[in-house]
Amino acid sequence: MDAKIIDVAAKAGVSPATVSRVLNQASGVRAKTRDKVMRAVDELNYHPNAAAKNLRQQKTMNIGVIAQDINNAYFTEIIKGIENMAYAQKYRVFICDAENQPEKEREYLTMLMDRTMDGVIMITPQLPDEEIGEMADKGYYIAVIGRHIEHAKIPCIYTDNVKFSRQVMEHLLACGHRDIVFLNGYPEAIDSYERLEGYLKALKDNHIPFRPELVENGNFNETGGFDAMERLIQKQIPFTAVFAANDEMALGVYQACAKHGISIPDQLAVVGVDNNRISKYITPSLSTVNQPKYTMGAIIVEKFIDQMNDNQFEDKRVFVVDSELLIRDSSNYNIKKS
Amino acid sequence: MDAKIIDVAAKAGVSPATVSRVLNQASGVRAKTRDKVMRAVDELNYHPNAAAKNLRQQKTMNIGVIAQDINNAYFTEIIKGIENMAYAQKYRVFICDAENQPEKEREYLTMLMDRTMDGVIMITPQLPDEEIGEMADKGYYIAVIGRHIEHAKIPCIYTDNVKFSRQVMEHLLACGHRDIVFLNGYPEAIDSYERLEGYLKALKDNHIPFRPELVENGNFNETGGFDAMERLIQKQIPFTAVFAANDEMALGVYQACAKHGISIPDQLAVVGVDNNRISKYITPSLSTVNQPKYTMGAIIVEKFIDQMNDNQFEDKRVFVVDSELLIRDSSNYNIKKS
DNA sequence: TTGAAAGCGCTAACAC
DNA sequence: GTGTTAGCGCTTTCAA
Repeated sequence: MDAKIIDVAAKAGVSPATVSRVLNQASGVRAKTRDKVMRAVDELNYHPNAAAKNLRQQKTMNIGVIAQDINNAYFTEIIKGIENMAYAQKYRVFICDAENQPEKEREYLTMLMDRTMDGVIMITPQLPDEEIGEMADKGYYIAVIGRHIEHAKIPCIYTDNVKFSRQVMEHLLACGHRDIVFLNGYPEAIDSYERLEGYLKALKDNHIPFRPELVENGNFNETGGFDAMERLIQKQIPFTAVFAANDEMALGVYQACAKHGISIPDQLAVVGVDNNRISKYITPSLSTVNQPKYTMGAIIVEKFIDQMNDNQFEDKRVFVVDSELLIRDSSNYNIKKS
Repeated sequence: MDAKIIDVAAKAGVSPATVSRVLNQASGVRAKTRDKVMRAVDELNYHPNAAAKNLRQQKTMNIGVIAQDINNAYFTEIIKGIENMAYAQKYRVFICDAENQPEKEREYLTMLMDRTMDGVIMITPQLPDEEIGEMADKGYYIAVIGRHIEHAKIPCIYTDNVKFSRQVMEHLLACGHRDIVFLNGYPEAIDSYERLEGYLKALKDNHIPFRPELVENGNFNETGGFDAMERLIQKQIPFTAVFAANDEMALGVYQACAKHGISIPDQLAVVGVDNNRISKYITPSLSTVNQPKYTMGAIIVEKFIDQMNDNQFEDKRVFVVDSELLIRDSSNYNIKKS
């Protein structure tokens, strides 16, 4: 149905090899020949068959991005950074939505085994380090965003969870809070672990005893945050602030507060993480931690493409970027010390 | 590096053809042979090379989705419907972000010409009907969501823009509004055109003269909505309600109102379209039109896959689904009639 | 039920 | 500067 290279060659009166040269290298061909070929290409509306090309060259110029959940703007913002940088380097980016399911991540990773993609960037905190490391051991190109993996072949970019977690805590402590809840994501996620670590360190630094009953899991989504908040209220332990490991869960906290008539920020301070778009619009506006998402995507894909080709920057594998605490209305309130 | 079919064949003591049979048809092979082959496949961790397979079979089992902007949950919600339905039918879905740029849509459409994808679903209102129709004429599989194209080969699913637009207007009129602004998207988009049509028809039905100065373009995004609202305020024409062609622009209206001290809904009623997640959380909550996004994605991909295979449902090409007006705080207020 | 072999459309090594 | 040709890894006739 479609024109093939041999048709173009016939029409231009040259060999297939010459057509290929014109289309790919552009050098080593006489200008006149080039023109003939290009004219034939246009007339036949020729597009090289990707499968044949990929098979022959053993590469695809495709990069896959496996995102934990494309409904969450945290991921889509990063993806835009990836997409634009990759595009400039002639790579195509294909986005895959894992919908929070590790099995789907694994399913999409088969794109590497069957060579549909030259490499895959994972923005997902669920699959264990070892599993990803094994893939890299087998020679597949993998990069990760938002986590750190100890493996010489895996580029990583992330913000220092422990660091910003402590910042959040210092802010809440400065407002006079002492009974601070930590609302965790699902415990398997590295983000959860590290943010909890920051929470604990901040308590320790300030000589405040850790009380395990102030920590709840909320699975990184809104209903999880709501349910966790309900459980906390049930427990009847007093607390004056909630540090949620992401904004989604903080939204759940807002819902629970609305239900129980708890007023934010004067009865309860709330801080989230991610700077979701909603966090700015909701009332009261939600204090949160902002990460340079677009930039993170752009940096890692640049490194990744380099690795898949010249590998000039072999020595630079791990990128830590700064985040920023945005203090908004949900926590901007000094309580009286007890 | 990776094992190929010939390696598996050698290890199992059979021919490549037999390995292929086992992996693909599963019938016409003796159980014992099957087992031998499967064992070899596992031991070698064999994954068929997609490029070779695609080249030979002249198909990829890949479906591309070109979304106008993946930062907008309207699109990602639809995509989830597509993804899950396609996955159940052994198709892989790859998402492409056009970032509101028609050139990018065209760029991604080359996935069809080079046979990277068996078909492409477009969720984008920008590219003209004719352009998409021409592709279909050439034999490429294309489906569209959120618009209607008069072409026998292009499956469409959409909600009736004119209809819900009139509903919105009837609601505003019932609240006593007479000077109602219509905030349009970019004029090229079909959605813009049809929603405007609904606005006009509602005016006519109610014998209210159309005043062109009450219509502004906002390009479907927040800043566009903000700027349009600024222009309207500059004009010093009185109006008591804004019907924005989507929620993003309505958010821009909120920003402009905040800046100018205009209170919603008592000084100005606002209604959007899309039921963006933010619309529920913002204060006052935004009245809007909800579409069954997930279902729309699922329905169209099911039809699309059928079309690419048996084409059993050839006669059923156009799907119109119902939308729902959600009246929330931003417009739930009766003004005194003047 | 299984194997041999052609060929999908392209690129790259080699020859001229 | 250009042409010839082998071969990328797979599936699918056709023959046995």
